[in-house]
Amino acid sequence: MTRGPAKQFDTDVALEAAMNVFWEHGYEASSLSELLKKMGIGKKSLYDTFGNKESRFLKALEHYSRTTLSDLRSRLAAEGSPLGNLKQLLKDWQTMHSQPGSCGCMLGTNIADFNTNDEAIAKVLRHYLQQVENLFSKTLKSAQAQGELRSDANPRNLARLLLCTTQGIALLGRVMDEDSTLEGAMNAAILLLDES
Amino acid sequence: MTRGPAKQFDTDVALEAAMNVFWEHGYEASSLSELLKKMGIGKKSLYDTFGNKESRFLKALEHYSRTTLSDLRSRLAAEGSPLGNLKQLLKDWQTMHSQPGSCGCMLGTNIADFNTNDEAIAKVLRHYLQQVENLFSKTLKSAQAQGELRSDANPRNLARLLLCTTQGIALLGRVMDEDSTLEGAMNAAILLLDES
DNA sequence: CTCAACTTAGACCGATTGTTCAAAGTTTAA
DNA sequence: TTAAACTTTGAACAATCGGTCTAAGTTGAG
Repeated sequence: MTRGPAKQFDTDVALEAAMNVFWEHGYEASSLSELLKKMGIGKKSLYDTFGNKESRFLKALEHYSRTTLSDLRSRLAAEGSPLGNLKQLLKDWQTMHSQPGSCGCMLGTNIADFNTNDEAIAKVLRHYLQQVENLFSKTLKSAQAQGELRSDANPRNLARLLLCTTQGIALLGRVMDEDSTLEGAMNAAILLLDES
Repeated sequence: MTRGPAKQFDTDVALEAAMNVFWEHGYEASSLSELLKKMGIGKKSLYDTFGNKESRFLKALEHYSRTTLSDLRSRLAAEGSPLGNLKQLLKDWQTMHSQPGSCGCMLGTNIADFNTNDEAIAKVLRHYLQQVENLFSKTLKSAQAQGELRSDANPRNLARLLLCTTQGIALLGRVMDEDSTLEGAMNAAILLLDES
């Protein structure tokens, strides 16, 4: 079928490496040279397989979002209390982004980094944020149906608050050195869920 | 005293222009050429007056933080209900960052944009974030003392939650096109304050 | 008036950016 | 074996980056 030698690198491994670079530094600051070093492939291979910088970035962003969202989905769909699952997820999120060397959420970092009038990237970012909001909202509605949340609570708005808060926490984790700020914020958020 | 001709530009006006560039694009993406264009001065003047890029950025960041914090301070210290002042401030913050063309908070944008191991910039960012947290906390304590907040509420952690949430809102405002997400999030946050 | 102190505009620097392309090597179907 | 289809390496590209420096112009104290 196909002629010629097989690729000397694993496409998925290379994409994962590219994702990590864009995750750590954001779009603008991710230079070609660092990408090549971390991906361990040649210039031509990079352009043939992943296209130009924007195309590369979009592939990496898609990979990040796909894996992150699928992880979120499975954790929130786990058996037992929906609210309990959500609270554990939020706690783990805060712990993760409190660790030294944490570089935030790839979505949030690149919201700040990308050129605001690049509508192609904006669309993708919006799409994935929306999905997170929907996941939170759905979970909160389940919790409400099971009586874990007051009947007068507003799951949609609570989900929106959680979206903004988790993004803020991931962002601040990039620069904070002690985690008391993030921990306190998350405690207040979880207390809010307990009282809603 | 001083000999030679006076500067042909106003230092404060130029600094304001520089601040706007760093605010809109972040550190990395703020190029020398755009700075020169927006500031309306020559290269030599820029380097003589504001130093190299990091120095320029720190001056701009300081200017932003100083004016923003002083505005926050005066609004929260206004007569009347501390909680009322805070709620109005939060509402205005959301409205501001929901507007099309909003480019977020200069602090948050540059938390995502700066080189994470540049400790000099990290220190400054931490410092100003801490001041915002303290302002929120102090206001909430006043509210609690006046009976506007339950006695078992935790002002420090609520302040931390508000810090993360406001940063998240400003960040998402850079990419969201309809403001229902930000508005919903802020409504939930304000409801939380009302019930705490 | 003179000249030191200051300003300005803009040429110039090496390094790096993202990207393309030519040349050489490798594999497999025919 | 041969040749087409694929790979890889790395040279070369124009553009731009942040930063320096020279040369000319302007001002005001002495």
